[in-house]
Amino acid sequence: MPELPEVETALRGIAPHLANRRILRLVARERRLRWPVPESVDAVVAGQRITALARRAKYLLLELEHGSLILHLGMSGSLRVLPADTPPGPHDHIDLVLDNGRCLRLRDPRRFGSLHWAEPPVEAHPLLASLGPEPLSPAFDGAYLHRLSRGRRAPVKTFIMDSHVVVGVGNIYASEALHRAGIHPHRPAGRIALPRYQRLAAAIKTVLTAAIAEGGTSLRDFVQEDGNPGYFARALRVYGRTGLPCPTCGTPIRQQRIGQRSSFYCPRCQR
DNA sequence: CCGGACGCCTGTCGGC
DNA sequence: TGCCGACAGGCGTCCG
Repeated sequence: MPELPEVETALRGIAPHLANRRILRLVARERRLRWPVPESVDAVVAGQRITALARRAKYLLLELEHGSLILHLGMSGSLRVLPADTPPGPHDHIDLVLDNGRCLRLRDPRRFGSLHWAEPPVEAHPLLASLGPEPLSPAFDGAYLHRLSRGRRAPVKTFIMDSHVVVGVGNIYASEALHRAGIHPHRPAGRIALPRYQRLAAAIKTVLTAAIAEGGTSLRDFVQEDGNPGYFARALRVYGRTGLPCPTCGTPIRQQRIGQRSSFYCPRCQR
């Protein structure tokens, strides 16, 4: 489900409710997520105050007085802040019960999400240690993509979805950014020149920023912390629009599988 | 090192 | 109407 804009939306939604709150206890109704949630986490977080919330890639970081919780929403995860006595639904796996009568509740039907405990420094955690730059940071630009892609034969779409290259660009926004940059998703990454990478880096920043401003993209189960959907779906130009006219030139959008993921592009605008 | 395939899960949808 | 396969926003791991 969530790519960077959806995780950022979740962060902004929950942060005001969680900052400086104390965690009374962790309630795990289902520990078998992408990785099992160790029972030892319960005692470590109980009683700790949440000092800050942050995002790294598609991971949410809950920084506690000592150590951090790392939360990933996988394909179908979503977060709500609710009265702690709200009856849980069938896929409401984890609650963090707060000291104000509310809880942070993780719902994740497919259980591809995960929850980890990390001793400080959190950035040294194995899941975070080898990640590429944030796409909205100055370190990420066309020159960086151009330099890193030399000699790479993988399709450019696969390349920009590789979290070692740049984080947070998932299947929706990869297709959208490549359309805006006029680059065919199947083109080998190493055979794209610098000016086109400058366009691509700019397009990635633009589309992610716009999606964050709209509260993310709701296709199926993604909802914001308050239960409302994100509204970027109506701004999508190619994703999920097979056969519909390209908004730029009217040519029917094509769909093709690249790296086991559905990819959408305009055969006329994208070369 | 690189690139491609696979698996982890449940829900939904389209075709027959 | 019902069944069945394909597919869905991610990503670590394995294999060649």
